[in-house]
Amino acid sequence: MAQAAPPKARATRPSANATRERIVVAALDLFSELSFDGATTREIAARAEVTQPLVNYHFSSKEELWFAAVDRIFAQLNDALTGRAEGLRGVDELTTAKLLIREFVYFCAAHPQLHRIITQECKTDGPRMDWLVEHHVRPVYEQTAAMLDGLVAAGHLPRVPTAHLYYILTGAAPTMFVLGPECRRLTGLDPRAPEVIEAHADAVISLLFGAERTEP
Amino acid sequence: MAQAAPPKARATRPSANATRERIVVAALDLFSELSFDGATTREIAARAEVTQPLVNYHFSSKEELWFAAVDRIFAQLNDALTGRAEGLRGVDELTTAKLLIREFVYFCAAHPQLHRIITQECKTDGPRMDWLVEHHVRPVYEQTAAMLDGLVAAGHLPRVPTAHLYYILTGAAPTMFVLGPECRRLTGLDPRAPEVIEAHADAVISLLFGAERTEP
DNA sequence: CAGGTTCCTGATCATTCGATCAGACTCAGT
DNA sequence: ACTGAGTCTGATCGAATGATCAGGAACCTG
Repeated sequence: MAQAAPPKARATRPSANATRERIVVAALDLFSELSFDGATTREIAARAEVTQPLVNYHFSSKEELWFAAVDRIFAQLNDALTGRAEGLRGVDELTTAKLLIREFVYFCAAHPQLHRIITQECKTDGPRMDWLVEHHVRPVYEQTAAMLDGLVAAGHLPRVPTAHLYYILTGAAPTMFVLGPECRRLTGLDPRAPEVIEAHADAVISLLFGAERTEP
Repeated sequence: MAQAAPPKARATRPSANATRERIVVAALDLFSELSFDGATTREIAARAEVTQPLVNYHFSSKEELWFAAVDRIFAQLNDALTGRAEGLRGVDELTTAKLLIREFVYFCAAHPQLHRIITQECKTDGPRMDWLVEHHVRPVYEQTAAMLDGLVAAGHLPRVPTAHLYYILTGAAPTMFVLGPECRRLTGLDPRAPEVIEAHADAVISLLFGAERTEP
């Protein structure tokens, strides 16, 4: 009665790495949008155009897939920011900071998944938060805090404790992009549009350091 | 073989409203921490100290319970802010704004559930986001935008488009409290401590309006 | 006291989830 | 041509979830 479906012809041998990558990309999107519990391995597999058991072939568990997805987005963040910082040796501190913050805003716009995942996992203590904070967030925090300390010491920022500056910056920069769909509906602005992203970078920088625009 | 457990004695007749309220409070906490999918009706019931079917007795579905929880937190927000605003008739615009923003920071600290839920639901289009934005967020946005417009027009804020100011404010104010557990571990600061909350309000206000402290 | 309503519980349903497993297909090495 | 490792799929498992249902206890009304 039950007729076996004919196996699909496969032109060439698949590349495991490419498939793994597709799964990680799909997982990052879905984890960040639907949360760890809300994203199902079936939906991740469907978006990656593979079958669900293949997810468990490449990753021993859903949690390990989540680790891989988070590793990926933080690697991209570090590429973007340390790459930018290295091109700025010798430039004065305030200019460097403004350019790095601008780059950070651009990154938040291009990769809202980063802060979506952080706000999902860092609300409650748990094994995933432990790993995320100690493995990825702390290094970012310490670098950022050092930069902010320098700016306060040089008088470029008001004398506000570093931790507050950090959470103000990491709240002000990404929120518009994290809540992209809400922003579109609420304000009519599309936070994916380049001119909106640039305006947001301008806004963050001018509120932190005093009014000043891209064109001096 | 199976022995029926003796029914628990119940001293007085329970109040349906009080039970409903306990369920809503538990649901708000768990929805905000674990997301809609991550929070189970059994866990909500356990925290409210009731049985799981009782949740479905008072609320026809999990989603309706979520609506009730969101209604509750927005009612608290409106109580806090409009109550504060009414005591400030006749006070000058800048002072009013500073006091309202301070009150907003206090509210974010006392009720991190608000922005936890917004960031969970407003990342993706869907029926819950539709309802949340049109029913609750839009009125808040329009009131806030009007205030911010006034501040820009009066020269108290840099000439930045309103939508950006809104997302900078609603990002900068609550993030430290939304990510409370992370903040404790990362910085050693406890964002539940009154002096930390006040320092954050000072920080947000001084970055928006220029350095100035509680004690002039 | 009789009948009805409100509030609540234990048992259980169908569904969906993450995970596992046997087997199939491709290809490199020999 | 044969073998074995690597990659992938359909079928299916146990566990957990949201929801339902029959029934029971407390209370009100007459």
